[in-house]
Amino acid sequence: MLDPKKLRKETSEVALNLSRRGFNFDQNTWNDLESERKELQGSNEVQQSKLNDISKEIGLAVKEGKDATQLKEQASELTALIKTQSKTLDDLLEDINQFVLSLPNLIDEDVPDGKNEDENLEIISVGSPRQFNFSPKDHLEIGDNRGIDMEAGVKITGSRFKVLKNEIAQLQRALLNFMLDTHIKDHGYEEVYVPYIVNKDSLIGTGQLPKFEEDLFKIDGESNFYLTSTAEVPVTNLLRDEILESETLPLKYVCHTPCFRSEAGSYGKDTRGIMRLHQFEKVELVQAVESSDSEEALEELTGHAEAILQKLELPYRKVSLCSGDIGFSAAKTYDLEVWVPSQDAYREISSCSNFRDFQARRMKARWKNPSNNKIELLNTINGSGLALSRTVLAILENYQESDGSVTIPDILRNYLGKDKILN
RNA sequence: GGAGAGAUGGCAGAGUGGUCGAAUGCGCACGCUUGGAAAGCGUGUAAGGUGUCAAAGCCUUCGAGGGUUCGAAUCCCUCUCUCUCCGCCA
Repeated sequence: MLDPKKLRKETSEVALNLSRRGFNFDQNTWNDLESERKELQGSNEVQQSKLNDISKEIGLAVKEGKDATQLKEQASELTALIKTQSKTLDDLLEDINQFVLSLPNLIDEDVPDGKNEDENLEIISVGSPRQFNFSPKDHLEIGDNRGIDMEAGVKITGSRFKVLKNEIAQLQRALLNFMLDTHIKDHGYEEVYVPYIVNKDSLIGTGQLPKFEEDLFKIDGESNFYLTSTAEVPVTNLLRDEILESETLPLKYVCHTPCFRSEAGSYGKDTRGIMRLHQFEKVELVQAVESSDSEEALEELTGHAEAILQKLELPYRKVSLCSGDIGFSAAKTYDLEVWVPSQDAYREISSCSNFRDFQARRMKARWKNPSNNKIELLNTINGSGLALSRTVLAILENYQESDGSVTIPDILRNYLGKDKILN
């Protein structure tokens, strides 16, 4: 959520910033809503104050045994007036709330301008795509009948679900442990285990609701339960309605969860294999820091995700998402894209964002600044470290051999207990 | 799933219709005291909104929503959550 004070005082600057995303901020609607709110709220508070005074007088009069009939009549009238006024005001406040909740975050100065993903800015590319002396297969050709069973997924549930078996299931588990261990031991994160079903308040807190309900799986019969689309939701909401002491910062959580996405609107996209599914595994990194530290924290956290790719010796590149491609809640985002030989392209495997105080304001995640004893909003940063299912895919494809086997990256060999699979 | 009890500030815990945003204790901050510390003493200490250079002031909030009343932490209704017992269960 954007700062309502900023929306009031710097309306045109906000509109200009949002327009970089291609978002049209309706200044007239906002100004109308606001001026009406101001007037109603002001007069309502005056009436309320009057009523409070009269009520006190009545209390005193009754205590002293005086007649308070006239005062009571006066108060009754006032109460009725306030009641109707409050109803109007409440409706208005709800409208304003919905309006503000539907505004995306402001983007940082250094976010490159651009319309869509084609205009994302490459920051660095690390490692170079392997030159195969045979024609490389895609991950499904490698894993089909040997551990990746798409048909079983369809039978059990439906399209865009998979079953992993044997060495490929083990590979995923080894990767999971490797990622968690690295973030805990090398990068100083605290592991958390959280519910995979989240409520509406949590989803509003991180920004998935109210605007993106169609991306989520909603649980039938439960009025406000949804399957989590990313660990970002349950983990960041640990901070909802909290006021943290400064000693606890920076707060660094790592969490593995399955992620459930309806993939509405992605029909026909990445339909083959395990690239884009309704359920996939992800290790998520979440940080909460004071506002002056969040830019640095994003760099650090992105580095932690990159470290996984580097240790796995997978070629990747880091891009800064352009203004037209950046997500609703983010002020700045780096995507990490791993090389996928079968597609001859880099594909997203991690997305790391600085949300500044956008999520924190929605969920009232605050900390107490000891330097001025003021309560301030936290800044939240999160990123995948990494998407597990796509990492499995990347390893299968990048490490495949001409005989159909797959070499295991050095760092994973102890975790898996093998240096080669599918041989 | 059945029966009962409960939800108050950072924590504990009073408060059953009026000056209660809320006693008291703990914690925390500052000051006094001390060679220094502890103890002791004193003062302060909820959040959000509005307002302001800053403040004062004003409004809202005692799990959430609704109702009764001039007035609700307190009475009534609905919901959520927690605890205890029973049942079931990994």
